[in-house]
Amino acid sequence: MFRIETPVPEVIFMKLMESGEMYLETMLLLKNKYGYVRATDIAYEMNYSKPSVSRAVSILKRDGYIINDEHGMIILTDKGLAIAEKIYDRHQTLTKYLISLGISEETAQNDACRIEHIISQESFDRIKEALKKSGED
Amino acid sequence: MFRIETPVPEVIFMKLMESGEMYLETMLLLKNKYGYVRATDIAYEMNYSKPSVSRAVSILKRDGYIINDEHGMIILTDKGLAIAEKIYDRHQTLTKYLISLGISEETAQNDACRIEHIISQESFDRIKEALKKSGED
DNA sequence: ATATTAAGTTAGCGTCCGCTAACTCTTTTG
DNA sequence: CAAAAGAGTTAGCGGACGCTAACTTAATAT
Repeated sequence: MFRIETPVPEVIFMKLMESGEMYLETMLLLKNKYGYVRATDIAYEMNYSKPSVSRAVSILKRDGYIINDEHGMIILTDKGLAIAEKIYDRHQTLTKYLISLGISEETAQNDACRIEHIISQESFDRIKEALKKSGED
Repeated sequence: MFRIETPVPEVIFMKLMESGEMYLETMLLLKNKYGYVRATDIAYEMNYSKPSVSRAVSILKRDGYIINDEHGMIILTDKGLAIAEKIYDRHQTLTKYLISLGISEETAQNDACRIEHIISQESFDRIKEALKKSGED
C-alpha cells in the first residue's frame, strides 16, 4: 500500500480580489452599525442580489476570512478583520484627502471607494502623510 | 410583405471598459513612438498574448474606436483618439502628482496606470489644479 | 525557389463576478 | 394554525478578459 501524496496543497495562496475586499469592508461597516453581520444586510447595503452575496460569503468562508458564530451570524476572522480595517482606513483617509483638495463629499466617497483597492502601500502612506500635514496648519 | 423592425438597435451604447482604455492608450503611445500601430507591438508592449490583442482589436474596431488603413495598420478614429488622449493625459498628470507627493517614479507610474481609469472627472480636475499650483512655487 | 520567421486569426479554456429563477427553512402574523 | 414574509441556498446564465494550441498568410533569408 502506498500513501499517495495529494498534489493539492493545504493552502492555496488566494489573492483577495477587489470584490472580496469590498465585501469584507461592508461587513465591518455593518458590524459597527448593527453589532452583527447578516448576508441579507450585505446584499441591501451593496445593492447586490442575495445569491451573489451567498456565493461571496461561501468563498470568503472557504478562504478563512470569515466564520459563522453559533447563531449563523458572520464573524470576521483576524485575517478578514485585518483586511477590512485596512480598506476601511484607506477609504476614510482617501475620502478626507480628496475633500481637502476641494472635491465634493459624494464624489470623494465614490472615488475613494475605487482607489482604496488599487493604490500601493507606498502611495497611500505618502497621501496619509500629506493629509496629516495639511491638517496641521 | 411586412418589414420586420429588428429589435436590435443600430448602435448599442457600449461603455468602454478599463481594458479597452488601456489598449487605446497603448496604441497612442506606439503611434508616438513608431509612427504606426501593429497588433504585435501592442502585445509586446502590454505583455499580452497575440490572441488577446487580436480579440481586443476586433472589439475596438467593431465599436468604432479604431479602423485599419490600407496597409492593415491600426488607426485611432476621432472617438478612439479622444479616449486615448484623455487617458494619456490622466496618466501623465497623475504620475507627476504622485511624484510630487514623494512617491517613487516606478510606483507613481503603476498607481497612475490604475487610477487613470477609475477616477472621476471632478477629482481629476482638482488634482490637475493642485499640481499646477504646487508647480508655481 | 524553398525554408524560416513573423503577423494575425480561430477555437476553445478558465476565472471573476454580476444576475434571475426557484427552492428550503424559519419566523412572524392574522 | 395556516399563510405570508424573510433569510439563505442551489443551479445555471452571461459577459469581460486573460490564456494556449494550432492554424493561415505574408515577408524575409538562404
